[in-house]
Formats: sequence, C-alpha cells, structure tokens
Amino acid sequence: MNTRPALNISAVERDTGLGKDTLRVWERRYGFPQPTRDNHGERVYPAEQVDRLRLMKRLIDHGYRPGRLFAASEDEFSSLCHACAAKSVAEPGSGDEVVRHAIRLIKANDLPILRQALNQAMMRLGLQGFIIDIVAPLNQAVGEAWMSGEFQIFEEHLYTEQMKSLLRQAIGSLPPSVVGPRILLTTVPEEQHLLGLLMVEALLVLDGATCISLGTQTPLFDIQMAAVAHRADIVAVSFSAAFPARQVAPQVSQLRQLLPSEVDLWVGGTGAQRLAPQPGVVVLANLRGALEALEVWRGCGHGDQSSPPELDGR
Amino acid sequence: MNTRPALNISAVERDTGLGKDTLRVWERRYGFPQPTRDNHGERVYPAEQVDRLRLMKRLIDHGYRPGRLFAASEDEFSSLCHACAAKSVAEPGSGDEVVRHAIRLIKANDLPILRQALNQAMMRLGLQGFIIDIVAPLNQAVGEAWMSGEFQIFEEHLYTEQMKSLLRQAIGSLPPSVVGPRILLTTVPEEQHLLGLLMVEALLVLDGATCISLGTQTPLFDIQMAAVAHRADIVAVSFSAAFPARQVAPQVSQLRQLLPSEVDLWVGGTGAQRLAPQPGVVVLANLRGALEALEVWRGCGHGDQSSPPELDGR
DNA sequence: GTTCCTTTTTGTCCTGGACAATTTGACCAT
DNA sequence: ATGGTCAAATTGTCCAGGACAAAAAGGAAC
Repeated sequence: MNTRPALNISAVERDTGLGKDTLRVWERRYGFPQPTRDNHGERVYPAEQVDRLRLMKRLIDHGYRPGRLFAASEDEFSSLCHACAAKSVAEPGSGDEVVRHAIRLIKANDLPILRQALNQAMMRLGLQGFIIDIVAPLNQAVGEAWMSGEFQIFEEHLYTEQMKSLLRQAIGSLPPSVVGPRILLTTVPEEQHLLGLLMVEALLVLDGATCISLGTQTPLFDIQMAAVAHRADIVAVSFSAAFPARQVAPQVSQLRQLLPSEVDLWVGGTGAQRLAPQPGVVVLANLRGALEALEVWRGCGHGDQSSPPELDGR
Repeated sequence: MNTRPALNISAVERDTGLGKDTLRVWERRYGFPQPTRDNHGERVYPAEQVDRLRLMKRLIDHGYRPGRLFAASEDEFSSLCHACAAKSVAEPGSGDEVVRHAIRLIKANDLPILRQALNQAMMRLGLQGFIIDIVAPLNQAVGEAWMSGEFQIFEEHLYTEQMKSLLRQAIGSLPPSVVGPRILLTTVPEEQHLLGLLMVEALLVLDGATCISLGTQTPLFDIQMAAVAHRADIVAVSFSAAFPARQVAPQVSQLRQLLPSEVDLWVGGTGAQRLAPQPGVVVLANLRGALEALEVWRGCGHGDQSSPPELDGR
C-alpha cells in the first residue's frame, strides 16, 4: 500500500473547502494544522492533517465552532463526530430498512445491485415517497457514514453520482407539464451541490410544474436574465450545509432585489435554514415545504408576491 | 433594467476562476483590473471589469498569454475573441445544420423544441454519431457563441444542463455490460466539468465497457482506492481547457504513481492535449481516441500496461 | 424568559516582497 | 531554413503579519 501524498496549501484548500487564509490563520492562532515546510519554505500538509481538517470542516458546517473543536481532546473529538451523526436520526420511517440495505451495498461496492435495489424502492413507493422517505434519509446516512469513518470519500461520490443519475432518469421520463407554474432551478456561484435541487425538481415536476434547471453556480445576474427570458413564475435556489454560512443572507437579498417583484423566490436546503425571514422570500423548511409552497402559490393566484404567506414547517 | 451589481474579490474569484492573488498581482503589475474601493478599503469590481476578466480567462485557457492581452488595443482584443472562436471550425461535418439549428433554439430560449430536436438527431444518427458529430461541435459552438458575446452565461448553463441530462438518460437506457473492461471515470479535484466525461462514458458503454463514474473532483488517493475496490482495468480522467495548465502534468504523474501498474490510465479533454507523453499514460487526442484506446486494450490482452502503444490521433 | 449591550471569536481582506516554473528570444551551429 | 542552448522576461502562487467587521457568546437588567 502506498503512503499517502502530502499536499500543498492550494491542494488542501480544494480538498477541504477551507480557504488558504483560514488555513494560515488557524496555524497562527491555534497551532493546528502544523504543516511541515519544503525547500522553499512553503507549507506541506501531511495526509493525516488533511483528514482531520476535512472532519473539522464538516463539523463546523453542522454548527460546531472552531474554538470548541480545537479545545476538544482526541476522544471528545471523535465522539463529537459520532454524536453529530446520530443527532438527526429522528423519525425511523418506513424506509429505514431500504436505507440500511443501500448503505451495505455501497460499502460492498456492488453497483449493479445497488442500482437495482434503488429502482425497486422507487417503483414500490412511487417517486414522491421514494424521494422523501428514502433519498433524503439515505443522503443523511451516507454523510454520517463518511463522518464516522465508515465510508471513503469515493464511496460518497459514487453514491451521489448514482443518485443523480437515477433522479435525472426519473425526471426525464415524466410527462412535461404545460399548465403549472414555470420554476427556474439553480444554485448560486460557490454552491456546487446539485442533488438537493434534483430532488426538488423531481417533486415539482411530479406535481405538474414546469421546471427549468440551470444546474449549479449561476451568477446572480444571470439568474435574473434567465428568469426573465424564460418567463419564470418562481426562482428556486438551494444552499447545502457546506455553503459558507455568512454568505447565504447577502446572496439571497441581492437576488431578491435583482428579480422582478412578481417573481417568487424560494430558498431551500440545509444552508437556508439559518436564514432570517425576509419579505418576498420563501424559505423551504424541507422537501415537503416545496410541495406546500407550490400549493400555496396555486391557491393565492399567481403573481401575488407582496408578503407571501409564512411557511413554517416546524 | 437593473444596473448590475459590483463584486468583491472572492466573488470575482468564483465568477472568473482567477485566484485572488492573481487578481491583485495583475492590478499591481498591469493596472487592470482597477477596482474601486469600499469604505473599508476593500476592492470592489464593477461588472464590466468582471466581464472583461472572464473573457481574458477564456482566451488564456485557449493559449494566449496575459502580456499579449494586456498589450492589445480594444479592437484587437475583440478581434482575438472572434479569431479564437473561428479557428477551430475545421471540418464542416454533416451535423452542421443541426448544430446551427440548436444554437438558434438556445438563443430563443425554447427548451422543449431544443430537447426534441436533440432527441431527434440522436435517434437519426445513433448515439455514437450523435456524440461525435453533433455534441462535440455543438459544445464548441456554444463556447464560441459565449465568447463573441452572443450567448449569456445562463444560456451556456442551460445548454450544458440539458445535454448532461440527455446523455445520462441515454447511458441509463443502454444495457449494462458484463464482459468489457471495467473503466473508472472521474476528474481530479479542481476540475468540475462533467460533460466531456459523460460523452466518453456514453461511447464506452456503447462499445461494451463497464463504466463506473465517480462524477467530478475525486481526490487522487480516492481514485486509487476506488480503482482497487471496483477492480478497475482502466482509470480515465478528463481535463477541460479551464483547468490550470501547470497542474495537469503533476496531477497525472502523481495519479499514475498511485495506481497499480496493471491499471491503465487514460487522460482526455482539451486540457490534456498539452501533456507530454509519459510511460503508462495514454493521452486521448479526441473522442474517437477513446474508442481506439478501447480497441487497443482489447487487442493487447488485458493487463499489459508496460509501455502501452502510442495513440497519436493526428 | 427576553432584550440589550459588551466581549470574544472567527473569517477574510490588505500590502508588498519573494521566487520557481514556464515561455520567449537571441545567438550559434548545422 | 532547421535545430539546439542559454539568458532574460513573464507569470502564478506563496509568505508574513497586521487589520477589521460580522457573528456568536456571555452577562446584566428587566
């Protein structure tokens, strides 16, 4: 077995999602990470430190603060990883069995069977049930498995890729609507997670909406232009947990300001939950929230944008 | 019409792909960009400058050097944009007509018809012909349309998203192979362009290979682990033109070193063309190159990795 | 418990210097 | 002309260490 390569600072930035400045300032302030230096005096991060940084990034995304993590002992740290993983297993839904099975299949690297099992579940539950009761918990479970060290990164990648493929397939096979609202889906620059958006798209198309997906990372001004060009009734953007928390609110405000006032703005995803309510912005608490919002939109008569009804999913 | 928002330095980094350090050093050395400053003395880039930076980035990706671009007059600059666009229209293939039609449909924002036209073309030409004679030139044409200012960014996004969707759909509907080589497909971190990879995947699956796609941005060490876990015969990675040129060679070498020697390594995409030949690394000159490489692999008897035959596509 | 205010924490930006890797261009030999 | 070698210019990335605003935490008064 090869010994793992050490990385320079920009490679660590890519791999962990922590900026160069942050890496340097952590080193200065907390003494970690503590990279060695190469001939030119440049930082070289051993693989173990990069692993640790990846974990810290994810814990921070889940709401822990750096000070807490740096203060923690080794034992406490790893218990935090597990605690974080466990905390959100609230409702042992009916899909639990399927989810556990899928996890086992991913770990066994058995792609064909995994694909088959997911397809089967989809057929049995219908697309909506599949997404809400299987895909969402499964995403969570995969994230947790990674965090507690049971999954490699590539297994997470593989799962994500499979699921994206499956969802696109499903969306493609649905009949295109001509009556429902026209919904433009995308993410802002810096946010490259597509899976959540695809899940919402599937649900919305299933409910008769016309979805126009721009994929990830559309500049705000282009979202505006696209909304106008495609005569969208609603613009929906999603923020993952990994999105820099401080940037969510400004991005949303700016987008809201850019869009014509008769266009609704829906914001969903883990990263959107920290968002304070704003006039003219609907925060979707979860997947069902999207369906409720669609219902509300239809009820209210289209084009009523001034103070849309509060949708509090709790 | 709203006036477009100005961006701070990290937003510009995201939007243009030029690093913060590069932006600052260009300002220092060449006097462009010349952002204004906000109350705190931080750089604020007007939208026009960001547009210009985006163009420059793309021209640089196409081989021009910054010094050349900064020295150019306004007229010369825009003529470079067009020249760069025109230079690669070499073979007026049979798909030319379809490509032009598709471009018009994208510009007209007519999604349903576009989708239908592409589907039709695929049916008529077959998947292989479609990818080689339509998708590849169309990608090029879309890039050119953007560069000469005829397309907005969101139109490029929309096209890419549609095409990805279509290709996945096609791949999903192909019968899974059980005999061909097992090929692991992905990109290295920092490379987030998936479309080329999907095109290759479609061609390879069509030719009877078993493809395992990890999506984009897999850390090198995870590519290694995935290759082992999935008993891959071949690992294929792609580099777009936008990938930092200086990093291609080191990444490939490192990956080659990480992988077991009996696993072939294929490298494709525009960004791979600048790559000097290395032992144990097959550079794919174009899409057909992938098919040729597959043929060679089958001919040579699997597992022959020591000095694979040169595949020079010219 | 809630509201308001102060302190600490934390990420990002700044300047200006340095340097290695690549490319260019000049010069020379075939 | 063609090819090869070496010096000079170009260019992206790294570093140090200072600064500061936004967010979170902690406390105090209600």
